[in-house]
Amino acid sequence: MNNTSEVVSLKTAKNKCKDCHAARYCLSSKLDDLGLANFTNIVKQRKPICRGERLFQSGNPFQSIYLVHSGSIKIYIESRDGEQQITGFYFPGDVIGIDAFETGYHRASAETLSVSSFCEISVNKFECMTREMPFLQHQFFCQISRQIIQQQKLMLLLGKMNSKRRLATFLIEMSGNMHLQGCSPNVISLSMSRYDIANYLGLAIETVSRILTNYQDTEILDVTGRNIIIKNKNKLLSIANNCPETQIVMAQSA
Amino acid sequence: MNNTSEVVSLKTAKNKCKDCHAARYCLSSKLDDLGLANFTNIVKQRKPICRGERLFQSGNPFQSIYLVHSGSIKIYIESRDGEQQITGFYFPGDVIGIDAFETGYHRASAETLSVSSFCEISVNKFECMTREMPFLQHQFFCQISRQIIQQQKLMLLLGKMNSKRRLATFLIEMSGNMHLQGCSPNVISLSMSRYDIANYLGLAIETVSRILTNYQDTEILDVTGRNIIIKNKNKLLSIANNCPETQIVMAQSA
DNA sequence: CGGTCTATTGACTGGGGTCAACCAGGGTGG
DNA sequence: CCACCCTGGTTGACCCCAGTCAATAGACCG
Repeated sequence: MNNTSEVVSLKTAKNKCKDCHAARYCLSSKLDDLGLANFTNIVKQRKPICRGERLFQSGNPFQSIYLVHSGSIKIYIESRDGEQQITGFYFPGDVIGIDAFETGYHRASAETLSVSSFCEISVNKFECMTREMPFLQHQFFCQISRQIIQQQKLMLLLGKMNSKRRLATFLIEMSGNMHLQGCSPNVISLSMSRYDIANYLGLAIETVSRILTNYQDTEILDVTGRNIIIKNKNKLLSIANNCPETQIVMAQSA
Repeated sequence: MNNTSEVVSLKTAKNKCKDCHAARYCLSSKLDDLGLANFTNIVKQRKPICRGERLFQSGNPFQSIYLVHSGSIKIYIESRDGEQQITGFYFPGDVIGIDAFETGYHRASAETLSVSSFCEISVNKFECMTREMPFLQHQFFCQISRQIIQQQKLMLLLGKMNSKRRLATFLIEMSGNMHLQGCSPNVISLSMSRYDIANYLGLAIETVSRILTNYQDTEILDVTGRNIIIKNKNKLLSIANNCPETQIVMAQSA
């Protein structure tokens, strides 16, 4: 690499990551100044991409992993006969693309739900970087374990819960998500369609629609298209947790 | 550490990993002699443990990751109200326990299906070791991506497939597994109960039983308790892949 | 022998999928 | 401006797949 250009990029780039609005969720969040400078130097920031575009898709060669910088994105896999299952929704701070290490090509596909931007890190550089920076490696392992647990929770939902409970669980999860993003946990602004929700939860879209109106009728929610207000969180929690009829006040899902 | 004892353990331990029957599936499979010696030195080999014992369970502090050395084990998570979902079966060479990095305690539980033994690596040493040995790190990342894809496939199964297809898919997977272990892919010796199969596939055990007899009646399988012989693999594949009635000869699931 | 655990088989039922009609919002174009 | 279509969402009617409940059988063991 050229030395002078590196110094320049280091200066500007460093500012980029330091000033980033997603810094506190990012893999780089606990790096010291030098580490962050290195990190910033290796990360390529991509332009925003439109809603409905694919960041990568099944079969693409594995070149980079991506950090969600803004927006939201769904990951899904397809069966041989073309049926697809959304396996997760990802938001700022999440790492995506790590399904491809073993085979060298992606098995899942990633499609944006809204205008989104991503930071791209080449696989090779990423592997080197994690070796050199213990903190970064640890953060990455944490991120992975989080995703594995998240997926396992979805399996529990798909394998064992009835439709009302699935939707309640989903809404509680989204509520937590809004809270993390710094918004009120009781005002959910969904970035995904009914179709995506139904697909994710293993339901028909009619069922999702019916249950939402039911929750509306029973004063649990206020539904206006993709904007949902939680009016009775205890009730929602008791459905999600399958508690007996008495509404139990309890801490939100860990 | 004591120097002399280290040399001794290095010699004996090195032999242990080199002679291990699971060496070619192991994380250590591509290490050079020095690397393998280091690896062997850090790995603690545990005594065999009985069927039905828990290697770790939800809530346990995260101390080690484990490599399956022999036998088989199920991983499951539990909901607040005690319902559980098996999220995977693991066999020699697989790494388990990586769900706990983020929180520092296990969220899932692991229970053996047969007499099994495991190699234990303390988390701290593991994190150091992967930094020092690029090959090992890469193998670990591969293992992770494999598990993520495996889990995503299960979500697809749980979210989109009917019961017959679920069971066919499971049997094809188990067949591939037997093949990997060096046995005939058409002779499956299940280490898990009907209850575990049903739980894993999100079905009732009666349904599993019924479908197995159906496959027996239609000459697809020969079922004798936990021993299953695949008599018509094409048919089984065509059910698993949801092909139109004509049996399509195709390569096994990638 | 009885007790327990695992598995099989039958009868019945209900949750949620499917099909179809309908509605609302937002382009687009004449 | 209205007419048109298209996409996304809601609602109703109907039915089937798989869950539930129950009875039974085999395997294993003290």
